[in-house]
Amino acid sequence: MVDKKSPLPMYYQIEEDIKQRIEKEEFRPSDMIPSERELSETFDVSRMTVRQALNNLVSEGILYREKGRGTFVAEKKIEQPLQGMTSFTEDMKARGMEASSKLLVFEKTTAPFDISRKLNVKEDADVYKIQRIRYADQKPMAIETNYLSVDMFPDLDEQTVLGSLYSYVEKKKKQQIAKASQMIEATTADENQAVLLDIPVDAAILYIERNSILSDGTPFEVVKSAYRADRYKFISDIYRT
Amino acid sequence: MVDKKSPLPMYYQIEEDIKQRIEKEEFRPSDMIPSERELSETFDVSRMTVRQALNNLVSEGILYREKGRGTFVAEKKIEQPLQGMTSFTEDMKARGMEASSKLLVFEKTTAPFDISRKLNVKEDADVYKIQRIRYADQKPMAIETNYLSVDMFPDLDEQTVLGSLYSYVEKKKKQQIAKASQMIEATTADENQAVLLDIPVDAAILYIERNSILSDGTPFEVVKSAYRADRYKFISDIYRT
DNA sequence: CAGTGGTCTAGACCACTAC
DNA sequence: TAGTGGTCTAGACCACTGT
Repeated sequence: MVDKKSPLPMYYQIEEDIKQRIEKEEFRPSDMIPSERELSETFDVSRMTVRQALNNLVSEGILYREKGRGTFVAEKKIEQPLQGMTSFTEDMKARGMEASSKLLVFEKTTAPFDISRKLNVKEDADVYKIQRIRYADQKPMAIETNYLSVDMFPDLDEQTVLGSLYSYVEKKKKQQIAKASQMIEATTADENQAVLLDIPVDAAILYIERNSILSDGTPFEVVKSAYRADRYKFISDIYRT
Repeated sequence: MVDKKSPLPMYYQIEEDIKQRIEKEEFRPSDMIPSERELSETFDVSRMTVRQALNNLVSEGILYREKGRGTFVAEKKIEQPLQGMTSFTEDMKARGMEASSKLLVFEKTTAPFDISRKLNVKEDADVYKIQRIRYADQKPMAIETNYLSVDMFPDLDEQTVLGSLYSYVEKKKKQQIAKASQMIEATTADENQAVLLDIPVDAAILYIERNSILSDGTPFEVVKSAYRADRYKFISDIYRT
């Protein structure tokens, strides 16, 4: 049941309970789960608390509601895509590979026009330019170039870049990283990319440009990545409105 | 203020009111908006109703909360990406281009293995295979191949395909289309694709495979699209958990 | 008709932040 | 300490679905 003295909120405990019952196949896909009033009695909580739990599960795509009918268990996800925004290291780990990298460039430089616009800084402002080769299982996977505002992170150094850049950012700005806007395109390798990625000139490249944003809406980073198309596919979920 | 007799829910009216006040710059980015208790007084509704409105705006990325401090206006989005899952026609319209298409193939056939798995049907089940060239402003943009289960849509015909496939699906299954799992890769054009898309052999192609899913979690469609990389970039937002 | 989810109220106590 | 958002209660009325 639920523990009213637990530090965990009751709606969270109810979420976990229902998820487990789906896992154990006590509730199966397209089954109706007990009504909100019934759940509020069995858990001995108010109906609003049950609704908060169910709303979260609906937004996770685990349940769905039908007006006047009930709340139902959604079909199992056939292939679990990489959910959410991840670092290269997390991404490779989820794909069962080991990530490593080699730093090519770490410098302060004047922001190129497109970068200054996307970082929301002045046109001649200084930015860090960080370029790395990213390896998966010791083989080249991508060339990644990051740009961050010097103004926003005055004390950023090479040591920090070798660790987790994202946890540094979240600690520094005392804010969560909320989301990123992405642009994905296909290109072919130029000579420089071909050498660095160990592929033929004109081989297919998956090119991703990402603009990362804090929870207050401030952009803090632009990342340009050129992935070997033979080794990397981008997987995501998109939602209809 | 809010109209208590309106058929629109009060939380929705409050959402719209706050969005307008941000639009009019009455509330500016990083401003604290009035507290929940204050808003509940001025709108003359309960605090829970205000919270429902604010929660929706937070999940849209328009506001953000800080525990013990208040609720704040997020920075303006610099570039508005195409939000959510769209049809080719909607996508082109948002990019300021006119969509058209030519039907190449409409047939019933036995499902290829990968398709049957993704549509969650038996291995030898019948599926529709629909292949079209998609044009933007009269120039070839993509080759799109759709697969749908014959069992799920027994009466699908060429006429329906020429209209809006998604509204047909939503009407037929009495359910909303909820989301899609996507895989994006880069390839180079083979001879057939080069001819159909009017590009050189080995030119870059952005290849997107999409598995579309109803709100009860049932997959109903697999789409494979080969886009001309010189004309098409894929834009999206991703969220950190 | 009885049952369901959708909306809403008028309170309450808590943990956290800032002064 | 005063104010904030986070959680929770015990009710209520509504529109909608299925029988």
